[in-house]
Amino acid sequence: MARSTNREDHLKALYSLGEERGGGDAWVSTNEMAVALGVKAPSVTNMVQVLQELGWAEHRPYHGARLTPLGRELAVGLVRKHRLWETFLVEQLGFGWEQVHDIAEQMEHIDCPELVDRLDAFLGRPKVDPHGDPIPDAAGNIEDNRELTVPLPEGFGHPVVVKAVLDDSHETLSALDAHGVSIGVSLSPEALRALPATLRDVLLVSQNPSLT
Amino acid sequence: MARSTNREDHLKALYSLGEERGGGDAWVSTNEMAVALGVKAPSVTNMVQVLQELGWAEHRPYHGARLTPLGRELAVGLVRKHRLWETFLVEQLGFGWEQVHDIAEQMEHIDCPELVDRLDAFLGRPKVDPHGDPIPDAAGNIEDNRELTVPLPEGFGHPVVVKAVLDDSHETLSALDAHGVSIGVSLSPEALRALPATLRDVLLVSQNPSLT
DNA sequence: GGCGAAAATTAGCCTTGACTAAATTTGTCC
DNA sequence: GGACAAATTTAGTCAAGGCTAATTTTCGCC
Repeated sequence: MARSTNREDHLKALYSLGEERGGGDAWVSTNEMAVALGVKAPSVTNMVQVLQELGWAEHRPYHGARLTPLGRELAVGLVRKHRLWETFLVEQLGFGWEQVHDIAEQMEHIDCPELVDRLDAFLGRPKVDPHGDPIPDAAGNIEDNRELTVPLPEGFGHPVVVKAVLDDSHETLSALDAHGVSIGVSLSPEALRALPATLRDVLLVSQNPSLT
Repeated sequence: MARSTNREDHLKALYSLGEERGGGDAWVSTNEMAVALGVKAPSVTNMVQVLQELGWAEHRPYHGARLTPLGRELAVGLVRKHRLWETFLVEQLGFGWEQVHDIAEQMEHIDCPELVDRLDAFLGRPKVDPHGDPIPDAAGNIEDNRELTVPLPEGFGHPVVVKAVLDDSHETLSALDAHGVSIGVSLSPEALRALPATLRDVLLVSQNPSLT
């Protein structure tokens, strides 16, 4: 039994990739998971079978895996912990938003439900993490207010407000930082044109600066 | 390599038991470590040999193990992390002092030197943890102000101030709590006599209430 | 100084989770 | 509809770390 860190990592990868594909009950290939986790495909096949025995996932050989309701619930709990710790690291300890993903990756495996509740309360029950991603509440509900869209390639006609960043890698976030981009910042059409397309593509923005 | 959690646990057990025995360069038996860690003796022998290969400890077969200077440095770093997290959990999140040991046991393995520095600063560079144990500074120095003594069995002649508790187990701390004992509390001779001897024995107190 | 008990180590085995190499299945293209 | 490429799983290994059983060392006692 020991450290369930590995199982949790696979569970989270399955969840994340599933969300990228339409969310609901999308099938995710073991190969994709292997790439995401930095391991080889056979290792994932093994682990997916373990997840199936735990009742966390369903494995259809040669087709992929998908979460069970229980698995989804556990995965959302991990996402909640991850994003709460990221918020703590940035807001309380003063880390840069590009530094916290890897640290939170370690902290999310700490097992103590009361700790999560207290941390949530301590932070004032935040709705989004430092990258603009929604933080699930204790019941697992995710209030995703990002019905905002990526700016249309040609539509740089008026300013937009940055609401979220889809890629939390150190690299991307540092680059955005260098361009003065962070959550809540308003970007003019000129500023948008000055951004490399690869950076523009990870932004979710609000078209109307009036609605914060 | 993977999780070094195991190696770190053995390192810390070796350190703690060594401190109990005269500190400096005391030899600790593998059996003692096994009991402290909740594993069997042969497992400890294996791990101690690994620690030796890492340059963290010295193993003299059939006699025991002791830390190298490097091993001591790393162990003190773990103690520092453990006590800082305990302080955070009690002072910032409002946990009871009897709850935090097990959680900190998990948190101390998070690997990020900058996190430790920032946490220390965030907490105001505390000198002692919620149990009154000294928190090593970033350089590994331990300022132990507990030159205070356990009250002499017959000497309940005047009030004392509780400075530290030597046993951080949930059980002992809950019991002390039930008697209204916590760090900084002043205990009258009558209160001392009302305490079960087993609880009295884990207290370190200051004889002179005037020096806080 | 030797004997026996206690302690520690060695030997051999198990589980977890990763890997490579070798099958197997899927799905596409003609 | 068959063949082939790509994706996936199966088979067989390996390292980490734990355990039990058996062996070896130490040490106190006569």
